[in-house]
Amino acid sequence: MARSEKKLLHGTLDTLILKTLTHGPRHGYAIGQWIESATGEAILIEEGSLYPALYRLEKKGLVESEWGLSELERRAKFYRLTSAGSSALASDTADWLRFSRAVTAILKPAT
Amino acid sequence: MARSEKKLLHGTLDTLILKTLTHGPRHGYAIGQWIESATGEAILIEEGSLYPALYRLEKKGLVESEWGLSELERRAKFYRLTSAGSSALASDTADWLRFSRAVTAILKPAT
DNA sequence: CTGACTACCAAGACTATCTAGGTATGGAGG
DNA sequence: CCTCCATACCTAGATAGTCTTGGTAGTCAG
Repeated sequence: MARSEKKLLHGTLDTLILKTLTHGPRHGYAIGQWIESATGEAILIEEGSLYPALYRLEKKGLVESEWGLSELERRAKFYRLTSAGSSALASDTADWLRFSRAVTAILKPAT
Repeated sequence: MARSEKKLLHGTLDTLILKTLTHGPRHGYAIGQWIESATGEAILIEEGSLYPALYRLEKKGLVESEWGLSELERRAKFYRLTSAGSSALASDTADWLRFSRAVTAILKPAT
């Protein structure tokens, strides 16, 4: 991820992961790839952030995992959203929108 | 600040402070008040975050400080933006807009 | 005289991210 | 064959920014 934006990710990675899983179960590596590509590489996910985030989410019961095989026939752990995860996503998304609107309004006042 | 949003502030507080100072020099306490009121209390700044952030900014040379008297005649340290601070603000603002647009696009896809 | 507000400061905890390493498999190119 | 790169996972420790909690001090209202 671009140097200057590393801190900004704080608190949003979990939400982005949950959102990714609304498109269906995915394995960890694919989640990272999806977020990077969906943001046009504006947000890059380090593996050292991604996997701990997944454990965190699983521990909180927001996702569930299961070993399987990737498209390329490699072992991979697939994650899917739980209903608690859906609720958390809805709430986190509302928080983000409120927060980002507030910050943007200050940084870029009505022109 | 609302519990759920605490982490989101990560990395944006410095930028918000710099932005506040573009409206003229202000003392620390007033900076916090201004941000809270400007966001309609959507963002609340804890003093334990605010003052360390100001030291950080001063140490980096992005703001300069000077003791003076507040509107209520109390001793207060006034901060003003340096030219390095202005540059940093411009760059941080661009980073924020890019980042927030990317996140919002994912969380709230084109409807 | 107590509480609330202004205005500052500091120590330590917390926690999410990053850095930098590692394992293992499989395909492509030399 | 052998090396490189991509896939796919994992972990320990460093870093850094925020929070919690506590404090100082003066002023004003009730």
